[in-house]
Amino acid sequence: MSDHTFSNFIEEIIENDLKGDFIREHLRFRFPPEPNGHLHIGHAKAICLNFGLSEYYRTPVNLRFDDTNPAKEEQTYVESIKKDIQWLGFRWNKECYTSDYFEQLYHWAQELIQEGKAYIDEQTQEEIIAQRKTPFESGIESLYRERPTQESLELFENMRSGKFEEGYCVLRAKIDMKAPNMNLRDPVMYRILKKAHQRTGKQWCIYPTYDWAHGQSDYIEQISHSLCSLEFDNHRPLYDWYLDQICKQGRIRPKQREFARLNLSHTIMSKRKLQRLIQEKTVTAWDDPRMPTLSGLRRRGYTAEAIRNFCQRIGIAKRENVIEVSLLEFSIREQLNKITPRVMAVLDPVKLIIENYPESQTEWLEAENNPEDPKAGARKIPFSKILYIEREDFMEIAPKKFFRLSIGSEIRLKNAYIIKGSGVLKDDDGKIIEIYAQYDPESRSGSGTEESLRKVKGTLHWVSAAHSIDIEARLYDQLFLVPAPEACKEEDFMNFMNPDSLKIVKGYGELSLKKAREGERFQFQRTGYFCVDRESSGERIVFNRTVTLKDSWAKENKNGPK
RNA sequence: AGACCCGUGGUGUAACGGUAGCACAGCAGAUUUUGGUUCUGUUAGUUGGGGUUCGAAUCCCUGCGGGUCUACCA
Repeated sequence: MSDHTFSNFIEEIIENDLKGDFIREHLRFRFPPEPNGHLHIGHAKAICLNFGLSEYYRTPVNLRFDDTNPAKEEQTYVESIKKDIQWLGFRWNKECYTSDYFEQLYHWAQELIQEGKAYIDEQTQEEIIAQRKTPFESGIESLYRERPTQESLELFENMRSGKFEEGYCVLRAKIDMKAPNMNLRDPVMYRILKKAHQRTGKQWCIYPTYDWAHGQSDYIEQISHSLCSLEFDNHRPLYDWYLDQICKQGRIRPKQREFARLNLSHTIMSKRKLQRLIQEKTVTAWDDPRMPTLSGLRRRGYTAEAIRNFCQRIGIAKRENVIEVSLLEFSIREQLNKITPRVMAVLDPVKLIIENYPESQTEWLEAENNPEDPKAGARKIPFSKILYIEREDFMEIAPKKFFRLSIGSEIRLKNAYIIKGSGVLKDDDGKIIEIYAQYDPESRSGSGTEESLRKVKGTLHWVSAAHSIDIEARLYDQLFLVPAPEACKEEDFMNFMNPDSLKIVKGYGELSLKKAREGERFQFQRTGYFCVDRESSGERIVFNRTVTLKDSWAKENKNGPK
């Protein structure tokens, strides 16, 4: 409990309840996804809130699938949702389904009819909508509104037994057609849907609406605090009205409270729009590493811990927000810096030939695995005459702030020798195909010689050509060019796509990478954090770039006159 | 047009009538065999106007701005 640092208005509400006659043991939370899509980082915010509260107060949290619409929901989503929550590191108390309460809900509905608080409306959907009018004027009452309760009761039974076609009638709560809040203008409680349900099969042909089901499910499960996003704010009076009808003395009455959902810059969160990215093949799948889905982030190399830290940092409040991706990136770098082994890999290779190094010699040099973690130990890496270095790490004539290789300048090859650039070989187009350098045999890293201690302009990563493995690196960048692609309502969000959200390059990795397995994470020194993708094959390991290292040189280049 | 919700640096988020703080981003410097990490410093904020008060980001009034609501979706 003591390491709990966040504090927000939700917690404050709970603390205030606890100061009254509400006891800690009665605290209970729930996470209520609809099984109609995959979880994304926005859901992670809600998950961390509810499960976090549950951990803090040592009280149960239920996972409840809100499965009231068989037309949209599927069992596969249930599995995917459970997997993602577990991956995030949370455990629910009970796995619940709104469909488990269908019978109870039905009985409560019958009671409401009996009390004259609900009625069967036989008008068409169009008529009902028209009568509700707009928020700026009063609605009109249905001509079925005052029908005898017995008639409604029978009709309701017939609805259930399948005597009517879809859309023939609905059960409506009798509240107030003049209410400024549209949700109170006799909302629909049940509609006929002749679809088999993924769990109840053909048992039902009428299904409760969200409003009629949600608060009641909370009540059945004795959820104390039902937390949802801001757009349900207008539903709260209805939530409370329904609860007023069924709540019994001595039982916990759930309390709905609303917080702002997460918006992340340079991406989108809407399930429908995410779906469109897949349909239009802008991305490959739900778990494409560019997707803000939990499966996408996982495949990209994000850790659950980093996502949880992120959710902690963004806080909980009621105002609309757009969190900059840089905060997410900070969270993952923070962790990866601590845990990933460092390796060398060259992603845009050019040959570097050490002219004065013996032709057939190979030296095995010691390399530290992780300077942030002494326990990570060291490994041996092969050094030889022909190497690969990054094309951008060389310039024939360099500006003074270029701390890399150029003709006549000295730099260090990481974990190896100090070299001095001596020449280049170009093809007919003037493109450099080989770089030549001289090494100082006395300057070997870690040898302790005076030469090895010399200060040089910079340090480059490299790979021995004869001892390297082929790798494919998938370099991901933000999906959208603008911070809030959904903000502009006139323009299709697809127009803001970043055409370079994925770049695939072929490069060379150091030998030790040969045994890298799916999901394993590395820091490619000076380049970024990478994670082995499941599409790796025997010939070529595929690495997803989780995030780049911070690169103040690239930044300066972009800003500078060039 | 109506009801409800919300306005604190660039972005988030604290401060609950008593010094406007924290994180990310930015900038500058130190350290560094990763232009990484780490460390230090720094720029930058209470939506406008009234009121109440010794004292207001906080309470009241009012303007302005943003969001939600006119599904038999959730």
